[in-house]
Amino acid sequence: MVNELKNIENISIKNFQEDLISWFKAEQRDLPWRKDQDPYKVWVSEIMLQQTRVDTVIPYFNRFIEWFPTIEDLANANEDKVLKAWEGLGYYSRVRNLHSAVKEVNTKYDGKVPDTPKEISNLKGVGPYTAGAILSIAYGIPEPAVDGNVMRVLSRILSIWEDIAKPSTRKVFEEAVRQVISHDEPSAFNQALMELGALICTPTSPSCLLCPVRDHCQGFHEGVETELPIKTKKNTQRNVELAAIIVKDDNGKILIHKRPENGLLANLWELPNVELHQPIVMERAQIADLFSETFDMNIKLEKNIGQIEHIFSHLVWNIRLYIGTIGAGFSENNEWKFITLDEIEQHAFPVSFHKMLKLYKEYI
DNA sequence: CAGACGTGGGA
DNA sequence: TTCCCAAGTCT
Repeated sequence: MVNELKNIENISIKNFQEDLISWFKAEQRDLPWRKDQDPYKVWVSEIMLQQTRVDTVIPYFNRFIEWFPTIEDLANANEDKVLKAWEGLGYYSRVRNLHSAVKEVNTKYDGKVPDTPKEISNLKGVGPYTAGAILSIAYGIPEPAVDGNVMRVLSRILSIWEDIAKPSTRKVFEEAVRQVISHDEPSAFNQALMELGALICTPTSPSCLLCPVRDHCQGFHEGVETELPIKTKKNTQRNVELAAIIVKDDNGKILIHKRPENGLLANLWELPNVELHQPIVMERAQIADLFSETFDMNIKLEKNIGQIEHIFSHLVWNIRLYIGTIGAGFSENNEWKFITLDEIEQHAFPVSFHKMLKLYKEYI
């Protein structure tokens, strides 16, 4: 046994499983993805829930299943519509990977989500957590599904002082789960661990007095439950200055641009924009030149109508918004087109776009 | 491994 | 206001 897990000897695994699972059966939340164990729906929910709160996911999940009820429906859908279903959820590569993997399942596995660790882990966007979650929840296979909740809960119960911010730490917790998971009810067990983390064993001020497994908790026993888990923090945010432009054609349509297929906000649409490299303070004419050089178009800025800030996990965008015009000779293509305000509904945009659109609507 | 990759909410 | 997230994965 790994040394970090020596405290497993201190708990009665059978009693721990029973206390945890019976609590889960009595207290679990009524969530839309718990209505059945359709592997596809479990899959969709697990992807949506990555780094995203349950309350945020619920309406997205319901609409997504409404739009794409089955593997086949999603496999045959256009990417623009799929991205639109994800608009506002963030981490957009999740849904592009899901779309790609669902297509693979539809053809290679005849529309049935595979049920082996090897096959399911090879699907795009399915890492160790999601693989374990689908295998246990949809198929009842006793595989670990170690997320942030599980690491927090088990670090307290087993008094594990490894830094959960380190990628290599996950395997310590996977080994812990393998040793304590219920083989009779792996689905309930894994979900119970996460549910406990969400409802009772919360990051700050856990409700130990309400905890169904307090008697098994080494951390509580030692009075160190609020010191765990150990998690080193790292947050370096870069500031990026941008200028974006609203260009209208003769019919009042606005010009939009499709972002590259890789990287930040991949394949989403945006307002034409350029980065203003600091510390140079740029005049309107200079910015216009920058636009013209960057996009090989003749752009003029007429008026600044404000600016917005948009915060990502790893950088901050400060965007000045301009009204402007484009010279003759411009023609639409796959990346550039004019759309009406109504047609915004048919394209997926990042939240920063909607912030700027609001500014524009206040201006006109 | 470290950094990229979104967003809205709570303390 | 500022920080830290919340059911991670990819490169």
